Amino acid sequence: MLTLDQARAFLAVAEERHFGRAAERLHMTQPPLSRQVQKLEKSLGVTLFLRESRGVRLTAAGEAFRDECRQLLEMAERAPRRARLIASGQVGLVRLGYTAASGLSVLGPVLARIKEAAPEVAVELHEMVSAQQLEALRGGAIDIGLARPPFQLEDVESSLLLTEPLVVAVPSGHRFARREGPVSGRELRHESMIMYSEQARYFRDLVVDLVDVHAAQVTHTATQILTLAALVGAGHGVAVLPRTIQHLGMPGVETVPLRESPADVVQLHAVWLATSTNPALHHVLPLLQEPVDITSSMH
Amino acid sequence: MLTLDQARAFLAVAEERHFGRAAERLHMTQPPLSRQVQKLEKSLGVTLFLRESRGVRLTAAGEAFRDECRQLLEMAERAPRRARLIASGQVGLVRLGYTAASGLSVLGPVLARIKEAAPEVAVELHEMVSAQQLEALRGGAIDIGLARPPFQLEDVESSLLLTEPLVVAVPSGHRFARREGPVSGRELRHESMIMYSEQARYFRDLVVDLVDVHAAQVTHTATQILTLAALVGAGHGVAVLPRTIQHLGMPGVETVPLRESPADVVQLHAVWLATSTNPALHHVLPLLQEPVDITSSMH
DNA sequence: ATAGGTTGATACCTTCAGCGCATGAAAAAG
DNA sequence: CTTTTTCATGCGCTGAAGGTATCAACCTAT
Repeated sequence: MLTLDQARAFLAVAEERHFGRAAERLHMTQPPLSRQVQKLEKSLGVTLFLRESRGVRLTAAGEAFRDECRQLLEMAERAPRRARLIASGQVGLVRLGYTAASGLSVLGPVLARIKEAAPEVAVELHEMVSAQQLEALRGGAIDIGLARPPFQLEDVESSLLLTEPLVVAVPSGHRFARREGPVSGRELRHESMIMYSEQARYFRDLVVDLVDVHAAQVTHTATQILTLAALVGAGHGVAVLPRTIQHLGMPGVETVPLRESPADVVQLHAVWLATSTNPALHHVLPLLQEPVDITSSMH
Repeated sequence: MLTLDQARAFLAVAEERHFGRAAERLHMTQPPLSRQVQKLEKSLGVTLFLRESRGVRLTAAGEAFRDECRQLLEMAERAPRRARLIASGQVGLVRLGYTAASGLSVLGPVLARIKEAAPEVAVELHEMVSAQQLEALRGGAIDIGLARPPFQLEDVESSLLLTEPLVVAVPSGHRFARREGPVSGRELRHESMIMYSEQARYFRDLVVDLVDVHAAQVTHTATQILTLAALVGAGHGVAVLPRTIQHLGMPGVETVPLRESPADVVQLHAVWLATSTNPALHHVLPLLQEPVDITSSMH
């Protein structure tokens, strides 16, 4: 049976064409080296060297075997190196869940940080809403989520990536847009409002807190922020949206500050399982401990 | 330092996900297997398995290492197999020298035999005249030659592949072609003759023996049989050529038997060095011990 | 709760593969 | 013909790796 030591012994002799020099290179003496090579030849049933008075020459089989041994030893060096790299997290894969809205804000900067600090870590992207992300984390389908609170799952840790206020999005030319200063929640009472559906629990609850929604005339509901913005752009009404949509460049939409909105009502966190064994995840996590400044990275 | 035994031990545990079963598969007991894996993990500096109560699971690094080990072990099996195949001559390379004329006769059937009986032996073709072939054999540049006698080189062995008579090649419509029966050497006395040059020693000597060349009117000389045939086809005269050129289909050339020519004056041999260490050569040689019948293999 | 079963880890002993030293054998060089 | 070079062989020793017995941790089932 071939061993790597035999391959190394053979290769040294093949390259030095001399048992004595090969033994020196292998930090051993010549007799056991000769025996190793003999044993190898016997186990192969093949003569690898032609012993001559001034050294040795390779047979045809020996030359082919030398090439194979080079590859073999190269791979024998690569395997541990690769294992170490993966264990350290420098090489690997993180599967990242993100909401459609976070795709417009923090996703780009987050990916940029990873690309910069961990270029050998591949990132697999999965768009899903916050609740799905938590489910996927628990099921081991993703390693990190970019999601909104609450996170009441066992072992989940999180880090705040982005806070922003809510703003009022109106169609171009709307009277709010021509006005100076913020709009108050009460003023929305007589507007056609596009509202979040039940699935978008997080935003719906925020808006209900700030605006007297019951008094307003709710003409449409939608789940995705993008959808609401598009409906505003099409002139179907006004909506209360996170300020991020300013960076979206949606045609026909203008934004006005909402007086009652604190600057940090809307939150986006990175979430992960503290119990994850993915080394690449732990290598990437320090990159997500600092909030993202999206104004600098967008147009 | 990684060893193949460690790789095999690791792979067995990785595939069985159980030390006991893996040990069984490796025909050993569980304790030394556990130690081998521990030692491997220590030398890598990487935890490969998560030990759990119902067996073990692979870490991310373990999974990558498993894939590397599979490749490594596959290669460790391939290397000896390949060495044995090459030593047996079933796989390899023979460099074959052939004369331009033999390319028209025995080369095709010879290659066909090799392809049939030794499909994994690659044949490298080198066109050269007989003297060059012997030189190339001696210098180790080719393994086999398809050449004409004499072979007075040390250690050269040969095998007769083809014998053929000389014939008279004449331009289409020549009076010899319209006649029935063979032409005699004496009848060439008054013809324009295209003759072999000094470099084509073998054919020149044969023809001088059979024909009164001095009495004939030698209009051209050439070295290659093909060239002589082309000159005949162009109407520049007649020539004495090996019968092989019948198979050539050279336009404007017809052949007539030469009365004085024995059926076997022209010989073509396979030649090789008995001292060659090329296993593929010795594997192929038995295929060249039988003469070639070129009439059956050509149109 | 506790006993029994499963699974990997540890302790201890034994064997033999592989090393170094000394030396032999064969061929080339001077 | 002696000396040198180079690979092969004999011998004793060490340590790596295997086996047996046993432990420790955990799960399961009564």
